[in-house]
Amino acid sequence: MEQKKFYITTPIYYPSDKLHIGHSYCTVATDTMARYKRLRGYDVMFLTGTDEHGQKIERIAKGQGVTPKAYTDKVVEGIKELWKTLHISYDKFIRTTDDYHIKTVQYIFKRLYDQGDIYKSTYEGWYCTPCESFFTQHQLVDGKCPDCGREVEKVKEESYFFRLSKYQDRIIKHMEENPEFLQPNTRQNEMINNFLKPGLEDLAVSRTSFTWGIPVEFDPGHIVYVWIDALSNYISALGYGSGDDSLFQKYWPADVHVVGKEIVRFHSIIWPAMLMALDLPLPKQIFGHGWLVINGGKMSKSVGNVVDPNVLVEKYGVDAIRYFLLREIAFGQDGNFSNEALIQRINSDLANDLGNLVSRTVGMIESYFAGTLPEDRSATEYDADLVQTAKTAVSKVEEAMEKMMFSDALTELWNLIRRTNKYIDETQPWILIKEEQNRPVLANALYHVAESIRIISILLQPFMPNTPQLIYKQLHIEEGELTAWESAKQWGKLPKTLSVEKAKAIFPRIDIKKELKQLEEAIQASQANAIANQKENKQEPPKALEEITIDDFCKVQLKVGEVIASEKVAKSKKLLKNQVKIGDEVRVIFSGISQWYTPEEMVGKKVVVAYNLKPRKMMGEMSYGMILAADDGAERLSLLTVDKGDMPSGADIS
RNA sequence: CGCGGAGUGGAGCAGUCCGGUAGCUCGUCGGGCUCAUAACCCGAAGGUCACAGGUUCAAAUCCUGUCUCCGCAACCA
Repeated sequence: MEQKKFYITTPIYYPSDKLHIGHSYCTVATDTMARYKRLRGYDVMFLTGTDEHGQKIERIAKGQGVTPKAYTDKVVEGIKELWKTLHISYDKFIRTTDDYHIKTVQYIFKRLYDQGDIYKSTYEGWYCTPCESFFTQHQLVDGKCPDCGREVEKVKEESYFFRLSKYQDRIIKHMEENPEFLQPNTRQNEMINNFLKPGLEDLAVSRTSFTWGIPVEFDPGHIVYVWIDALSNYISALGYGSGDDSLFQKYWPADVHVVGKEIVRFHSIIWPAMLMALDLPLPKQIFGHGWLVINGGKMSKSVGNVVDPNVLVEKYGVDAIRYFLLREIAFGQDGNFSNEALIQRINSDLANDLGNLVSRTVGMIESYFAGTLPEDRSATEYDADLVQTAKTAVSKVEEAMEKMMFSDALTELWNLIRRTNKYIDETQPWILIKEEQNRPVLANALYHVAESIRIISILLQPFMPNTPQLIYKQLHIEEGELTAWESAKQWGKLPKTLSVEKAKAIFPRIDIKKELKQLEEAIQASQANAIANQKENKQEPPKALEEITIDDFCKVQLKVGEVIASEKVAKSKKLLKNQVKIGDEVRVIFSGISQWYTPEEMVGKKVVVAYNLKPRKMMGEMSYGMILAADDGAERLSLLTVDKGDMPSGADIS
């Protein structure tokens, strides 16, 4: 019989920066699933990689004075290093700059064009010459530039379009008929209500505004835009459209694309439409996982709360980090990441429950039987329950893994660990050792514990790449028959005269207070480092350093204004709508400061206003001018006011 | 009325699709044990399941409405 195959992928990551713990989370989960399937006897193809084209990369590289390829080469090196650190067992790493990928993308593009699914048209829009910006019809305000309110000019940009709209109904039908297709289920409702039901528009799939990308073969001015370039990696990696597509024949369709919830839309709508157009089967499942949030907020570079996985791995080891990510957070939902929770988990689950179990067991076999169990046995009344719990645990873990519910799988596994600890207390080996005639009972009890630990280790294998081996070594288990997944279902595989050898603690307990402090410092150092690097790398045009003359400065007309009324703008997190009296005039000025100032506080304040600033539309209304404030970048903001409060509003500032 | 998610003992979550007197981990308190990484085992306290209506013999779970928080979008000159 042919071996069952399993094709699983991560997204291809955009190497505009170092990857953070969120990317690691996604990849670790995918890796765990891949390892699990391999253990279950599947022929697994596990794909990951990088999406390297586009304007952003082009710009960053330019800023650093290197070619885009040279830039991504360097970042990719770091990513591969990180995957190595996390023991990611990918079978293939695809880069969208790889030759074969480029050829496949060009092939797909040409084919879709030839069959009429891609057509050349114009991207109609509106251009505001002074602002140098494009706008869609939708963005215009009263038919005028949303930025400056001036007349806009209709322009046409040539672009290739994919007939996405054609596939809309088929996609809805597919989702409705295959509830497993998009997981978790709430995502499906979101997609159907938000995008599919309102109707899809054809998708612009080429650009002429940048050059770092895959050229459209038959029209060199055009670059294939991200959709086709990135999404097709899942089949180009298998040789689709190349001379040798044997891997494609073997593994496609994918069993699951693991993706973050922010890209579910592309994977559940655009990608299926592309595949339909190519007349290929759809992936069996898209799984949209949640995000790691930090103190309730999204992890983001600008807030500076990005967690570097390297720091954590260095401190606690890969297995602990992998365990934490998969245990703490229900896959598919958002979950909190905090140092405290991490250390908590390590101490209670890994050190206390698991590590200590191994340690006490091996310790007892060593001191009671000089490291080797004798043959004579005598059962206890507690045996049956332990054996039963172990059996149940295996099937419960399997059940959870099939649904990619990693957290549930680990919970089941830890039930067995706790049950085993309890078994030790029930049988009380330290009492048994006191009477010579109890030796067969004692040997039986310790054997049961050891056998349970063997099963636990097997079940741990998908999650932890190192720990099972450390345990096998202490129990003198050779990897092979005794460590095969199926053998976890058979009680009593360990040799009767088991011998052991104590080693150092597999998960040392952590002093939580001391550690939190150190960790805080380490992470801050790493973030500071990252920010410093970013700054170095940026080398933006020296805008701030450019000298201006007094004449330039005088172009800005600053005046004192008194806030006479202020209110929050509904639906906006940041905006306050202020009525500002400037001399005899009262102006409406919006200001993005509601996180720092309440409307009540604002009233009566004498603020500094940029008076002759071009009026601008904000949240549907015009704002005439700007209130000046000092801003440290993220944390704090302070309005500029006049030192002597009795300065009249309308006073000039120079 | 832009879209979506969430509100369950001190903390973090499960349970909600397929109604049937609320479950897990951590923490707290009490006890046991001493082989072990101040660990392990047992027990207890603690929840009107955001709020208000409705359906039902019965609602955390279904329906309607309200409030709060988060994300997307928008926006922050």
